[in-house]
Amino acid sequence: MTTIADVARMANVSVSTVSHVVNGTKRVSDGTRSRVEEAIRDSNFTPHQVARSLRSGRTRSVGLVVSDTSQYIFGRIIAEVEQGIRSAGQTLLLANSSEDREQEKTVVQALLANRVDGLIIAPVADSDPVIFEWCDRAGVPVVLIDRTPDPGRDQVGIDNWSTTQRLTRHLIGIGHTNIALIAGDPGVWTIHERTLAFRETMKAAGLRVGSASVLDTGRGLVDGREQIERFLARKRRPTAIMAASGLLALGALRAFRNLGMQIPRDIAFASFDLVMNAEFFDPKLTSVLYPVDVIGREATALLQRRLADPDVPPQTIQAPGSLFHGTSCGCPDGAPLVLSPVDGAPHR
Amino acid sequence: MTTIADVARMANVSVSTVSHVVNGTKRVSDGTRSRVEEAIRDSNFTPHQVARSLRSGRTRSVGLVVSDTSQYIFGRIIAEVEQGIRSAGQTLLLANSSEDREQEKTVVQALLANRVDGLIIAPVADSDPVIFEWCDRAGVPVVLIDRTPDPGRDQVGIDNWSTTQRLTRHLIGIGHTNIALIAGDPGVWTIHERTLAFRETMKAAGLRVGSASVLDTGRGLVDGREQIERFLARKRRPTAIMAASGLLALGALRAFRNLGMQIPRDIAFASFDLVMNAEFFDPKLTSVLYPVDVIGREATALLQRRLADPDVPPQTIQAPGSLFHGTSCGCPDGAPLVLSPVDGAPHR
DNA sequence: AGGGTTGGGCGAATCGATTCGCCTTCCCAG
DNA sequence: CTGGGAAGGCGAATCGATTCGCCCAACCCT
Repeated sequence: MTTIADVARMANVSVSTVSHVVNGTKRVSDGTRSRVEEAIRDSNFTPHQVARSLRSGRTRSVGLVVSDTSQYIFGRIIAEVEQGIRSAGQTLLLANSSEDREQEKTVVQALLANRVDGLIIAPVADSDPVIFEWCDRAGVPVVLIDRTPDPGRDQVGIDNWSTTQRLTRHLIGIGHTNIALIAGDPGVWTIHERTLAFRETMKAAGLRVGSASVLDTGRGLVDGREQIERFLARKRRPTAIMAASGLLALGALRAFRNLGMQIPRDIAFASFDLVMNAEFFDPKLTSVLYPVDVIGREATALLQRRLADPDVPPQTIQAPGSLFHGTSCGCPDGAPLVLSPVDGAPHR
Repeated sequence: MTTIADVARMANVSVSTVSHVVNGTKRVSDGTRSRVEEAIRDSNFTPHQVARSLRSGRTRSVGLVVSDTSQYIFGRIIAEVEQGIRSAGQTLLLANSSEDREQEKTVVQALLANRVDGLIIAPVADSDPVIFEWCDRAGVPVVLIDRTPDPGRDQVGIDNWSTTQRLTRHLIGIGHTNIALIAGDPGVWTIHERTLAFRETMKAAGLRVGSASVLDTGRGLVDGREQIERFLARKRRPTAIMAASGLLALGALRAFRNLGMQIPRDIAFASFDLVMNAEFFDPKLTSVLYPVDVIGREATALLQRRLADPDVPPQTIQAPGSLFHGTSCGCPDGAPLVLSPVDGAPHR
């Protein structure tokens, strides 16, 4: 590979002059500039990013850590973030934490060792706070995505309160009083918020949220099918069920099928997040559509802003999620969305 | 951040000794070693990857270029590759070529400027060969995935010939004689091979492959719905249709729905690649299951092998794909797969 | 005419590691 | 007693860029 010294020799100038031409850091006379540019073209010189990074202290790279690369929702987020990073002229380093506390620590350390300029993290359940200390100490800004537990940092996620409220109020509005939430892992922030919002909305409508109304499937990546089957086998089965994530929705659908239950005949169903190709399902899933595009875009925007000015106050963005009204909730195709009137005190 | 010099000072040894302790490149007495290790722990020193790369000429990073990050199949491949790269102690740089020749050139150049140790590329349709020249000149080994047009390089894809043959022979076996292939973009290598195999299998069975039997939807990422609708509107409509990719399958399903056609009542349908959540579709899709796991694993393995020994002969791996027998082809649920007898000369 | 300013370019230190050659001890065989 | 290794450690060059200070010549103004 040709180096900046080769170019300098070819153009009969000093190394520093070539550098100034390349970076536009100082005025260079037209004659010299064109000689240098010609030499660069002839030798097809590309600056050695590694050397450049070492000297300048900035790598023009951003690390992205997600908790499960193979989940549809994260795949979409990755695509959005990659696009943002690339168009900012930076490089994306991708790592998977596999929803595992220790692995998250490992990959964050690896990314810091690679001296990324910034990090975008979808933290795992019960994430070890030490990773943020590391970042702070290294002066590497962090943006949290999807899960937004810390108002002291830049973060962007979905507005769990209002989406949960709308989804719940719809089920109430069409007549259900015994509604259950398949919650998954309460250590996951989104799940946590959705569970709270669900309880509150039910209470505000004067409905009971018993111990049998929220299923905590515990840790890990499983879709929770077995637990859901056991849950459904209990007496006084709910008439409507909400799944608090896309993965859980698939688990629930598998459980229904296994138990020979039909939706919405035997039970009404609605879900959160994105379920890929849900339009081809039978019946079509009523669900909250996770705004992947907004979240990907805003995450990179927040990061760029902070890289430009480290002192800007931290910002939390709660992107609104839209509601897709399918037929799994029991409404006929194309029927208007019914929301129960708000009753009781507003939340917060 | 603490540097190797800080550690050296703390342990009262020279910089080179610390380096040897860290890398195990030379014997160090037990006493010195433990002093150095203690200093490293106390200062929680992490070697500066950038400096290390500059000096050693190797970055311990691998670039992955896919043609569309947001497609399910690539999402799965990304997950597999990330896992392989990470467990080899390397870092993954991800880039998206958006199925665009120019963008592919741009991102490859960016990755080379970052001095990746190796590249894994799913080349775009009609990829510019110059990118391989660049890699060769830079001494960066390349592994092609999914699309495997060049036997002179390491590459790993699906065995298009035998999977296409089996799928086609099944449709023939259950009685179809007028079968069409929705082929998509013939510039994509997988599509090219599948189309050839389709024609040959039909011919071997004594069936006609007319101009109306293969739909070339042309360039780009579209799912081809409009073209498929026009295609289906023509007279002498085929009784069975195969989609040559997952994206096209979704386009076809949308087209069928738009035209009010029911599967398999009005037309039999089968597909290639992975269609996410296809098990929940109605009817279940008969399709070739793309072996994402094998392809991801073998791609990283091939790359590691070549990094270890640049002179090993190039290898092409054609991973076998399995067939999922659903009901979209018209067979009842759980029925055995029927293959037409092979007639005529074997291919190649 | 002379001092100040400015434009254009050069040289060298620097970033943080790796690695090669050299030096000092120490041990042991001859 | 001494010469030759081996073990253990040190110093300095090096990777390829950035960037600061300095220098020279040209020009401007009074």
